Amino acid sequence: MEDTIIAQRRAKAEAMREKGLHPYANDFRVTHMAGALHAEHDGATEADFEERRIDVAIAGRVMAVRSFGRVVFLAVDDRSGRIQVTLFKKQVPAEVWELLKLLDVGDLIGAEGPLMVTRKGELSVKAEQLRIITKSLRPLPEKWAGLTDVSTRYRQRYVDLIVNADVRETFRKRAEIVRYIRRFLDDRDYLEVETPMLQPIYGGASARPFKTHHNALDMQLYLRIAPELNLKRLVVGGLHRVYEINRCFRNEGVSTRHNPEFTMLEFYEAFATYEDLMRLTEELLSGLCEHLHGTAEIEVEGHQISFAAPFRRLSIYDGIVEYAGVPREQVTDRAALLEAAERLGVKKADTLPLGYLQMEVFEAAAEEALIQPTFVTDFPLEVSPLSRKKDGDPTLVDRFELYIAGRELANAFSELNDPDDQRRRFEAQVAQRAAGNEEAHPMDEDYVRALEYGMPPAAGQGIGIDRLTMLMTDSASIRDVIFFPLMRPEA
RNA sequence: GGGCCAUUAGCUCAAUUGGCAGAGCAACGGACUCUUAAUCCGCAGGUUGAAGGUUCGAUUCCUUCAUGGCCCA
Repeated sequence: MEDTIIAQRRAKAEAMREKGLHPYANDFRVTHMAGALHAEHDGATEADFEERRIDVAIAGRVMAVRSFGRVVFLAVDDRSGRIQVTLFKKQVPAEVWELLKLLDVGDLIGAEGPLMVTRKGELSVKAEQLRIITKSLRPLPEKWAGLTDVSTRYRQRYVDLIVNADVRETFRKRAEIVRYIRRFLDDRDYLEVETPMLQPIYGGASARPFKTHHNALDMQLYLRIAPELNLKRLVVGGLHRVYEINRCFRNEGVSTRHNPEFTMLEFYEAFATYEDLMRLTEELLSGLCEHLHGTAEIEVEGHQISFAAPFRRLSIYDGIVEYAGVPREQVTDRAALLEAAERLGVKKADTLPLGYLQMEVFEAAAEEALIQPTFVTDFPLEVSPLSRKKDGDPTLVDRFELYIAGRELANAFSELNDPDDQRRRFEAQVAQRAAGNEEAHPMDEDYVRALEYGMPPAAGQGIGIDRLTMLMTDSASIRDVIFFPLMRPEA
């Protein structure tokens, strides 16, 4: 029973105290990391170390104990990897040998001694001193099957990380992705900024917000659904290349690709168009994939995905023709679209304005089929209240979304910088809202005022960092790339 | 929101038609001087997710609830 095991281990901690040993000491100094020792000395022979003694002090968590009477092997994990510690009864002080009786798998230990190579050729630390630095009271999951229960893995991520090396690797890759993006944008003279997450008016995306309240000012605030409008205020202010990587919040359902809080990269560049951003995105993603995997082609959900530029371009209308089977001359025909929507199982289609209807049909028919990286372009005006109208067709905007492996990864457009047009777009959104669309934008007077000062022509893009990490680590659920995904309370 | 599935020892999983709730690992006791999931001997560990119902008898059948997964909307 678990309580029995915990009680036994507590008793061992108590036994340590009786010997004058602190079961939660913090005075051990590490000189070497497991990963570096392997990198430097794997392949060495015992004769090499007899010739040249190399003393090390390592510390980490005991993941396995293999005892042979007068020889004991410990598998010890530190942050860089695993190293074996070997103890010979004859060669350690008696009190160290006694201490092994109090040692459990899961304890954090410190070991000091020279490097050695076992008869089987494994690099080891031949311990001359061993300390239990932190006594672990709870048993780790079984060593071979490990921890697989997904609920426990997410709720007790610390255990998941201790026992599942691939989980540690996924999160290491996530950090590497963010680092790569920062370097990529910094190198192009972008400025990293931070803008408020608490906002009196939310905007920049179509979503329902979380509401909260500021006591001292007695005001309603929203957690941002996107940083977009503040970043463009900075572009107005002369920060012509800016980016932010941080959390956004959307009060929506939870699924394998949605978590209520998620991390988004948004970047804005003045004097650029959405077409420039397509090229930038191709460069960013192919470079990132090469950096992580050494190749621009990886497997995701069983598909070979190639990040080699150029990515496919597909307009919304072409997509509706190709995937929804609507004849080219009928892509703006309400009746034809409604027929397709019916066939594709879109609900409440008859209540939707034309642009929204086109998007529903496109998404229902095409989204899952877009496996290779595809820039979906030429969005309807109504669904794009912040995008610049297309020169030559004012019913469309200069916008794209990037789809990879059937998932939406990025959204970008040339920015609308005509303040009067922006005001009309907001007014149309407010009307949509009055008609029952809870995701429509509220009016933002200050944003219009900012545009009235003059925002340079610009283009901007948002990329979901969680989804990008899913893609680059072939993770099926967003919960596998977020340390602590939202869960209901334990029963 | 709807449908299906799962929940049994610390972990990973069994349990025949409704008939004494089991194994491996971990733990505990012991053997063992080179292991890599060490091996061997011994021993112990259970409110079968919760509540209720049917039954002589429920892990098993029924109802409700909780948590999670998959699919659909």
